[in-house]
Amino acid sequence: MEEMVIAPLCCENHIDPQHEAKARARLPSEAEAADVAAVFAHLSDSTRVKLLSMLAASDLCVCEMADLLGMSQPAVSHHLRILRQCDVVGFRKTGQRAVYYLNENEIGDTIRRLLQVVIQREEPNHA
Amino acid sequence: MEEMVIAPLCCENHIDPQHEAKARARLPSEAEAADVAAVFAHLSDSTRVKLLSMLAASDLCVCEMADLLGMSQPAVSHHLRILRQCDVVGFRKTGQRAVYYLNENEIGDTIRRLLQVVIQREEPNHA
DNA sequence: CTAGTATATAAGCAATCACTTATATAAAGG
DNA sequence: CCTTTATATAAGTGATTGCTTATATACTAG
Repeated sequence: MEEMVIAPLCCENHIDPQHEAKARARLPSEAEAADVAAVFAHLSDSTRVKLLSMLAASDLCVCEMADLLGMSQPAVSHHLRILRQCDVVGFRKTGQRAVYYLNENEIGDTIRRLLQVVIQREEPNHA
Repeated sequence: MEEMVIAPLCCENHIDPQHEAKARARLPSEAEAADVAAVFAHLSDSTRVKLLSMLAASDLCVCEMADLLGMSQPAVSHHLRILRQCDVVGFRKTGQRAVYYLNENEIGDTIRRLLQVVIQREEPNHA
């Protein structure tokens, strides 16, 4: 008897059509939003924030990172594998070691810029 | 009994002590890293990227967002509650509606800057 | 009042995640 | 060869997450 109305009724009478037009113009597609979200996801974990902050300053081998973070080696390798698969970091083998670095590509540069936005500069009064 | 040695041996003979010093200087504390990670977590989901991108352009009521995103109202409310609890967004009641906005505070400004970084990096690929 | 609309909350579920322990691979040295 | 070291991978686990359906609350109109 009654028909199913999908569209919410409130949107038939907008508060301000101009506002909705502006919002729609800024609405990313699912693919674009997913790409953006993936970049932020790399920095959405405190361990990866530490890893990428350090790698932004210097290349490091796995055991150095595990030592500096006080974490197990497999845990660090776990995160590095994720970042490797997304082309955020790369590594070179020197002897038994794997020296990781933040890639010099678009996503690496984006990570650097994002960290600059949120990382607070530390005061120089620390000796 | 022999004692357990936690520190990896490889770190007793660093590749380059200067590199490790630079990395240690950039290593955030757990609290700092967790705070930074929390900010990025807000943008680590495609739905929230869309929501915050639109809210950065215009205030919107819940049903407008649900309509523009093609999502259920509870799903949108779910994300808005998370963002509200972290002081990223706020809302005002006008009649039956709840009009949400991106807060004019430090975290809101940070979100705006972060979105600018990734939006301008996304453009050239889809030319 | 009652009915309808807009939003919030609750409970539950499937998927993902970060980390663990255990093991595998690979390089270097005896 | 065998052992040690550095790293990678596998399997399992507890916690979290994004969304669903169902329900509760609050406002408005008649």
